[in-house]
Amino acid sequence: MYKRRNKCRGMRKRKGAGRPTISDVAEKAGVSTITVSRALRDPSKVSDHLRRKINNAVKKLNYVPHSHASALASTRSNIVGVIVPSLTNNVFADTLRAIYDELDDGVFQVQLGNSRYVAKDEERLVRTFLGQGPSAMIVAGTDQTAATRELLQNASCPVVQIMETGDDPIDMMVGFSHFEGGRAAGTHLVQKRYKRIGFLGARMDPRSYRRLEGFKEAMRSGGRYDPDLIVTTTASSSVSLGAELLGQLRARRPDVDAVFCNNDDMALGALFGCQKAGVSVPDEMGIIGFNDLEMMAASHPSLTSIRTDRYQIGKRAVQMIKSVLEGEIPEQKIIDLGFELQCRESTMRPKSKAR
Amino acid sequence: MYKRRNKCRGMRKRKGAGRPTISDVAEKAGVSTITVSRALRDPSKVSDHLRRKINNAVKKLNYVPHSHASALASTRSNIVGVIVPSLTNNVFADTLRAIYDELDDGVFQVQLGNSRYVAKDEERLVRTFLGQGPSAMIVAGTDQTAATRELLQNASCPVVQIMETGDDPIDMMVGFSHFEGGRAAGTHLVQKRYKRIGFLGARMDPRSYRRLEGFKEAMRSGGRYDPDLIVTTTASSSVSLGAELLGQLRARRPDVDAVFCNNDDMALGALFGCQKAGVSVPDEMGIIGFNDLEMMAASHPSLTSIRTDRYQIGKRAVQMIKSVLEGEIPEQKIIDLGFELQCRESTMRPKSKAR
DNA sequence: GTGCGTAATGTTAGCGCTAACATAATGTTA
DNA sequence: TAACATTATGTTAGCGCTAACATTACGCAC
Repeated sequence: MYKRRNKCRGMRKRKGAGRPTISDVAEKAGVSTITVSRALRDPSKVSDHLRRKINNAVKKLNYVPHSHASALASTRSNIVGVIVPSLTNNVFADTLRAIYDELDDGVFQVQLGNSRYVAKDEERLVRTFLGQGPSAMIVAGTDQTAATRELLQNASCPVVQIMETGDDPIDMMVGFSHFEGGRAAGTHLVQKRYKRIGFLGARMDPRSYRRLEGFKEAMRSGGRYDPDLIVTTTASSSVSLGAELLGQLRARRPDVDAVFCNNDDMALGALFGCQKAGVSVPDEMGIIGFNDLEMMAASHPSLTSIRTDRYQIGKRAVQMIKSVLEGEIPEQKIIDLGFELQCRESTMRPKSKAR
Repeated sequence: MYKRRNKCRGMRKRKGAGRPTISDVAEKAGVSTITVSRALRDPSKVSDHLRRKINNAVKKLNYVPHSHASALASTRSNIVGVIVPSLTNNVFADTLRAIYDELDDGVFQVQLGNSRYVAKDEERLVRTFLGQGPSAMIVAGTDQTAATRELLQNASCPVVQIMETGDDPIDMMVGFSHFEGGRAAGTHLVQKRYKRIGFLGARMDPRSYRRLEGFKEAMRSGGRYDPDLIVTTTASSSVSLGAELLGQLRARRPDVDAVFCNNDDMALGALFGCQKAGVSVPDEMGIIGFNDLEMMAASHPSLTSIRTDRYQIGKRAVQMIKSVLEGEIPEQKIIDLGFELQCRESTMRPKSKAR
């Protein structure tokens, strides 16, 4: 009878990866392979006696289960595919951290993809990830291509769309309304009696557009809508770009007295731009950002922003997934975590100074 | 003869994942499975005629290769394991982005782990990742546990340590010397004739300690070494913490006239702290950061920093891996990408003002 | 044609693991 | 103690793919 492993060199059958397998452990422990398998996956199914022997053998051989073989045999990969549009945007970093924190329990593996804000890249990633038979998928936003939606809808695993809410989930959703966030920012500036309120937007992804729409809505109902005060670019957002766009806007419209920036980097840049130009904040210029990164409270003057709980979004997304995988039916398929206006110095204009 | 797939319901054998397999494609195209396998992996090995038929069948069935089965059969996973200590630190974000950009060619998959600056967590992750038989591993830094080093050394795949350089690589290295970076920062402040130069350090990971050592060295050779001016904490770094630590230092040592911050967030916070306290930068306080994030050039005053090329680190790491996997022998196992002092307003003290 | 090298395709047997069923060991009840 | 339930372990046959070898088709010299 032919026996595996490279020992018998005359034989020219395939060689494995060269590391101990479950049957090496089984042999050493004097049990069958399935018992080892059970001892590792669900120790309660194996007697104390054998479990000890098996654990010893595992340690002695330095055995590590081969995840691909396991995935193939069980048709369960325990991989959660996560696709985000950016790895450098702090917004996703917080959410990712939460996802990793929640999933890092020895059972699941995260498979992360970066779509770079390109829908077609997202589609390709979804296709690849589904090829691994994931236990669940997490994707950012609601603007998938039709093909991506179909792939995910037909996937036999839970799917969570994160970062925003909408009417038509693929499966589940955790996020908040960017339209309402934009509206709240605009309304705040109106309430603070700013008159000519601008919008600075870099890398206008779909969520930024929805924030802009909410902002426009606020401007209209405040009687201040002026499309000439809206500056957008497809360039990626950055602090220096915030200063630059503010400069462009002020050059064209020196009368602008407040700006809503589509994220906090831009807002910080706008603040620096004002400081360089000798424009006082909040007196001559009100500034509000979006997301409320940690630095917003620390800056001088401190910066008003719309606080979003990115960590919580990731955490809830994973919790939903886990509960579904355990056979539960989630009470709600759409979780709106909302946002919170953090009013700080950058929009605290002294009453008398309103013109 | 028994034929797979759920069609025959009387049979109670195991069911697969329920999606088309390579033999479905083979059947549809009227060829053997191995021909399909070849057509997909190396089209040049199959005649045009059959390749066309196979591609059609693939499309019609919407076939996606099952990566686990492939990995098992070929003992090649095409997975590159990457372990970083933080997902929110911009420093790693840039490097990660480069790694994803370089590896995203349809061949390799990235498997990302977050060790949270905990060596034991890193060890666990290395163990898990090696369980997937990765094609290569990328780990941050040089401070692995002995067990981690051994695991990686025995792994039959290329290993790249990134972010810093050292004498004793596990296999390969791409980074720069944090000691020299710290020394350059300290030397710069000495040259700018600051007298009582402090150090602000949050989340003192091993790399930060090496920067501190370099800084101390610069202080000693500049005749300004004063351990009382060194403030460190294990708390994670943030902009507000920068302001806070600066406040602590100034409370204890009102005579401090410059600080080297162990990263840019801290430096920005220190700047804000000065602005709040009415301390003029660079006149009464010089500030230098580390890494030179984009915001450093945009702030007001602009902030001096040590520029490091994080993107390049990731890029070179992947290039090394790819060349080794193609059988080449890299000219150098250790690549030192260096750093560059970016001198800006925050350390540009007017000559007359030096005391 | 015959012989022979090369390219194209097929057959077989696993890769390492676990589902599904089978059996042995143990406890439990009347 | 027979009858049965329960628990612990084993046997067998794949999961979907590809390495290794085997075969066939094809081209080209003589």
